[in-house]
Amino acid sequence: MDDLDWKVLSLLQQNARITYTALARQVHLSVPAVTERVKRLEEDGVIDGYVARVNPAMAGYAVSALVGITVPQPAKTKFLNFLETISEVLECHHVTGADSYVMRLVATNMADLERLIERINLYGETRTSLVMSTPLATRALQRPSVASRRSKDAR
Amino acid sequence: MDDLDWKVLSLLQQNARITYTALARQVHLSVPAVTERVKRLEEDGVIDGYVARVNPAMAGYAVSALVGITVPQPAKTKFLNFLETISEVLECHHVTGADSYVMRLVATNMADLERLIERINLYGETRTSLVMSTPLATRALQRPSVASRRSKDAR
DNA sequence: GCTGAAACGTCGGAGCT
DNA sequence: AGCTCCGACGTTTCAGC
Repeated sequence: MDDLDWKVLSLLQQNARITYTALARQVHLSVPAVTERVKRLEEDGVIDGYVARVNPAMAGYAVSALVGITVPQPAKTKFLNFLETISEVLECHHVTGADSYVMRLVATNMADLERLIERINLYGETRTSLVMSTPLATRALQRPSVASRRSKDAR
Repeated sequence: MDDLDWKVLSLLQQNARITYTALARQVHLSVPAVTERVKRLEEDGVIDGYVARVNPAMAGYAVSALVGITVPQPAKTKFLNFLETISEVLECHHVTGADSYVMRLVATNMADLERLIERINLYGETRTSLVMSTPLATRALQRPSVASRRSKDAR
């Protein structure tokens, strides 16, 4: 992972549909060289995939919410299986603290949201926050600063 | 936004680097027809962009956290300007409830995380949850079910 | 890491169902 | 609104270096 890899990552995070030719031009490498780097980043799991970002509001989902839930340890597997079936849950993290999981979900309207939370609530106590706006939606990952890298490896 | 549009969205959410030719094959449309649909979805803002998803752990960020913060109303603008300068904050939502904002951020290690939160803490009281795992990382948005669409428009 | 050439994909426009 | 045909150009892939 050198400077060029991070430059490539930066460009692909800005626009995943950029062509290898344009990528090559911008990093001052030949097309095969940059193609090989991208393939390596994919195979190493640094690049997890390429996705189109869809605006939920424009796609008929008027409300977004963050929901925390406390799930008793034995019910966690069942809960995760349940989540798989709820397509409105877009993201779910297993976290430390009072909440077991924190989810981000969407709904077409408030009534829809209420119905969703009712069903989720069967697995544990929930805390819901409505998302009013998203000042920062998934910013690109940058190369760790030298200051923070110093702690582990100084290469 | 008909079934074909949703099929296109689904494919682009699975793999943003798919070619128009492959897309056309899979939705049983001609290349010009599918290209025009994608262009329209982009111009209408339904598609917000195409991004490469980078695995933070594979890129040198060993820890992820969710941080909620209570910011007094007059300090909010200053806080958002501050956030712009912190590249480790990947996502930030303005929410209802005790927290003003909920952020997702990454750090190379615990010491790094502590330093980050110290700086964020200058703007308000924070609550931090460590992300242990992410059972569901940004699932694709699907077409709202008929049940939930019935409430608003029945077309 | 670099050509270079063949195969493939993309983007116009024209005319048609 | 969609299709095909077309040609020109850009892009990808794979050989060989």
